[in-house]
Amino acid sequence: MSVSVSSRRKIPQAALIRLPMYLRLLGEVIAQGVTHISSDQLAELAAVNAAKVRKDLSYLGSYGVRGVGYEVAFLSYQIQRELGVNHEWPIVIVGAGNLGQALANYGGFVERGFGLVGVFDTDPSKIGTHVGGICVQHLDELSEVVQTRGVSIGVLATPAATAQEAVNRLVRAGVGSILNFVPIVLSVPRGVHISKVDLAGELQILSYYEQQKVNSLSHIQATTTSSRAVSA
Amino acid sequence: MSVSVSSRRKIPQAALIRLPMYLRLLGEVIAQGVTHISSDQLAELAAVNAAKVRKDLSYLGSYGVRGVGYEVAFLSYQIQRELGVNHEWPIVIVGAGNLGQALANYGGFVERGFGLVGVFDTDPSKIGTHVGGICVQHLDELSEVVQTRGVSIGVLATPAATAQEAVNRLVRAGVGSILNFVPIVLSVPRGVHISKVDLAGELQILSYYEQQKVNSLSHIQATTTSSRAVSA
DNA sequence: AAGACTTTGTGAAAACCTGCACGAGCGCCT
DNA sequence: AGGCGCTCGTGCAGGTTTTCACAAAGTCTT
Repeated sequence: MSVSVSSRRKIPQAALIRLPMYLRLLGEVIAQGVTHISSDQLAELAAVNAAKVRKDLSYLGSYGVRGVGYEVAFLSYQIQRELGVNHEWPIVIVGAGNLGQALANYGGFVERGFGLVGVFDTDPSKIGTHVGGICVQHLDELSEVVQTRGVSIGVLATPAATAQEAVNRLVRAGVGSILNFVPIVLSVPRGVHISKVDLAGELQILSYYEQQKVNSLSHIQATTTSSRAVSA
Repeated sequence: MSVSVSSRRKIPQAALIRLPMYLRLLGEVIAQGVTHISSDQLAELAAVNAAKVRKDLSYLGSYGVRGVGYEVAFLSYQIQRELGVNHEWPIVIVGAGNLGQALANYGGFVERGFGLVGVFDTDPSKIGTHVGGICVQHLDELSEVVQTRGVSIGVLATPAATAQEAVNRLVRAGVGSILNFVPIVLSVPRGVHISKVDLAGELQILSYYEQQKVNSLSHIQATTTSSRAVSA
């Protein structure tokens, strides 16, 4: 019924998250000259279950060959196409503070096809300075850059107080997806995607696990030193 | 049976991830002078379902009052205690490149009780420089700093090629949890927790959503211009 | 003090995700 | 050509997460 090649099947969130990892691993094995790989081998590299790998890849289509495995270059291309990373995506960064500057200088983005075409701030002392090879512009210029360069992905790294306003501007300018480094809950219209990275939050989760270790140790000590203690 | 106050119940992963968000929101409403909050109100702030909020909080204990809601300061403290963030955690950063430096300068960590006590690298040109108020030391010094300062959480921001070796050193030094910014799959012994942040991967996921939008548009065009097309 | 109102905590249903197990298809060897 | 061995794709069972719905338990008003 449908003409479009991809996009007929929607990939489950959980599987989608793993595709970038598979893609990177495939790139590595390609560099090693490997031409074919089995789900078992890929699963080992990704440290996940082999059935999960097969199921994840099956959402893209039946690109494996029974008895053989997957043709690495072909599979890599299919994942790229599904993710839409077989072409460049221009991105902008809003907020030229510590984090914004670092992200601008971070080579990992451009390396994966996300070329930085603008860095924006409202602080006059930042505007005109260069970060990541880009001249910091005033936020008022955002809309024009987004439209002329066809930007649909933005990175948010402002202070918390101005983040929502910055998002509003991004959305109004036409950005459809936002990578948010600001630890607040943003509100966006339907259809705009937000991916959140909460750096301190990640540490707090790790803190929980470490605290659990401490608690279980003191628990052992408590029970051995005073086993008559009454529970709450 | 048990003496230890917390740690009896293990919090499901999905709920754990949301606790830092609740904690931050509670801090904000405390600052506004609010003393009590209902699950409905907190749910609205967090942009999640109210039942989810209640269930998440119920893993900590029954700290709400029916008909009233939760006492904000008390709830905040209970979350802090459960996460283990009611006291300081010293952290180290391994890798003083772009990302490592930015993370060292990032105020969000220390603001939430994660004090930076060491930055390490192997590049002689980096050693001795100061980032985030800390003098960069050689990786060989890692073990001593970890042990004398009682560090159990490490942040990994090295180049991919040296990341596994750096992790091995962190683990050997006694670090029990690692926040990994390096886009490779690390192998660690049982009991060591890894939390992964893949910046480029996040963008690739957003790219997928944007690509879907593009596909669905071109799909409409394709079906309207040539509805006789045969499906594959 | 009783009834009306509010909000929690949780059982149960629904949705989603993972992992096993195995049929089906493919290449290779004889 | 036929059988054997390998590996994919997937049905199904088990597990986790989300959401609904409501009894229980509190406050507030009269």
